[in-house]
Amino acid sequence: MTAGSTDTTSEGVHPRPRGGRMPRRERRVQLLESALEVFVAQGYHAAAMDDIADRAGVSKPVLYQHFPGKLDLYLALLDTSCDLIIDNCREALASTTDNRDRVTATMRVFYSYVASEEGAFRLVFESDLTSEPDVRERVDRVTTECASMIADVIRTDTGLPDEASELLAVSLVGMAQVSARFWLAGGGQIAQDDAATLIAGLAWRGIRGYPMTDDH
Amino acid sequence: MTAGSTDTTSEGVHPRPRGGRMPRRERRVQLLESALEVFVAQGYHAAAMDDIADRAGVSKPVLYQHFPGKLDLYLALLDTSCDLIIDNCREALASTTDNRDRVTATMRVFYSYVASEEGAFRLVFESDLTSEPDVRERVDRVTTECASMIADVIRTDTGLPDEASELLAVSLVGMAQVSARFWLAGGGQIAQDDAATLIAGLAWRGIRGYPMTDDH
DNA sequence: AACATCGTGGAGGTCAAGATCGGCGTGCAG
DNA sequence: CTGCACGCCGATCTTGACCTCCACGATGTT
Repeated sequence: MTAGSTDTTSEGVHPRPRGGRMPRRERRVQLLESALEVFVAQGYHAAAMDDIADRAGVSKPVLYQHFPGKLDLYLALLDTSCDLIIDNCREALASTTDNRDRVTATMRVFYSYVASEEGAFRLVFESDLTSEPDVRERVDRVTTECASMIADVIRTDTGLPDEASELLAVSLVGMAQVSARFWLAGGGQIAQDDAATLIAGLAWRGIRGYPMTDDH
Repeated sequence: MTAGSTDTTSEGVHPRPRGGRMPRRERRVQLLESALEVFVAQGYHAAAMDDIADRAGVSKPVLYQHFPGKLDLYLALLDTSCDLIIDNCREALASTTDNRDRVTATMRVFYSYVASEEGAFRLVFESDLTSEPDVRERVDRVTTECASMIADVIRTDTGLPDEASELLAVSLVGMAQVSARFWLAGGGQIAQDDAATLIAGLAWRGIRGYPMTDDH
C-alpha cells in the first residue's frame, strides 16, 4: 500500500502527469472522469474547479474550453448516471415476465449501481445541490421514472388504483435505494448478491398477492 | 406599506415588523424559528444569513450575538429534528407488543413527521450539507438508530443473523422515508392515514413469516 | 532546419456571502 | 434632569471560488 493515503481532507489524490497533449475528444472524456472523481469524493460545493483541473493534469482554462461552467459539468455527469440507472431498471423489468424474477432483477440493478467502482450513484442519491431546480428535477426523475415503470406492472397485475400503485412502487424503490446505500456503507459484511436477494425476498413477499386484503 | 412584499429574489416571505425589542431568550427562539423556515425553503447553501436575519426582522449582528456561526445554527435545528423522529420511532415500537401494530404505528410516525407543518424533515432527509461530517453523522444516525431498534425486534422474533436483521430493518426505514416524501410531494391525492396504512401493509406482508424461506 | 500556429500555463479580476465594528435610541436609577 | 447600560443597526472587511488575460513551447510545413 501506498499507505498514508486516505486523509482526503483536501488532497489524497495524485494528479495525472502534467505534460501530455491529447486530442479534444479524448481530453474531454478524461476531464469528465476527473470531474466525476472529484464530485464523488467532495460533493458539488466542496469541489473546486482547480481540483478538477489539477486532477486531470491540466490548467483551468482548458477545462473552461470544454465546459461552459461548473454546473454544466455537473449536470452532464448527473444525466449520464440518471440515464444509467433508469435504463438498467427498464431492462430488468423487461427481462422476464415472472414478477418474482422481476423484483429480484430490479433489486440487483440497484445494488450493482451502488457498488459500481466510480461511485456515480452519489451524484444521484447524495447530491448536495438539490436547491438547484435542474438538479432536483433530474434526481427526482430517477425515483419517479423507476417507480412509474414498476407501478405499471403493479397496476396491470393487481388492478389497484393509479395512486396506490405509484405509492407502492415508490416505496419499493426507496427500499432498494436506501438499503443498497446502507449495505455499501457496511463494507461488505454481506455479499452483494446475498443482500440483493434478501431484500428482493422482502419486497416480493410484500407485493405478491395484492390486492387481497391480508391475514387476520 | 408593509405590502410591497417581496421580491427577494424568490421569496414570498414577509419579514416580521422591524421595530420590536425583545428579551434575549425570546429573541433566540424566534431566530431559531426563522432560521428553520429559511433552511427548509432554501437549503443550507442557498440560505444566506441576511435572509434569516431579515426573516426575523433583525439585522445580522444580532444573529451573530446569539449563534457563533451558520453551521452551529443549522446543527441546532438538525439535532432537534433528528431527536424528534428517533424518539417518536422508539415510542411507536414500544407502544404495543403486536408486530403488525408495530409496523403500522412506526409507519404512521414517518408520515406524521414528514407532514408536520414546519417541514423540518427536509433538514434530515434532504440535507445539502452531507459533505460536512457533523451533518452526515447526524443524518445517518437517524436511519441507523431507527433501523437498529427495528432490527432488535426482527432478530428477537425471527432468529435471523445480526447483519440480515439490520439490512431488513434499514430497507423498511427506507421504504417509509422515501414513500412518505413522495406522498407529500404528491400533494394529498391520498389521505395521510390511508397512505401510511397501505405501505404498512406492504411492509408487514414482507416481514411477517420470516425466517421461513418463501412462497410455493 | 527554421518559422508560423495553436494549445497551455500562471497570475489576476470580480463578486457573493459569512463575519464584524463604531454609532443610535430607549428606559431606568439617582 | 442626567448619566448609564443594553440591545440594535448601517456600513465594512475578508475569504474563497468561479471565471479570463499575457508569455511559452510543441507540431507541421517548406
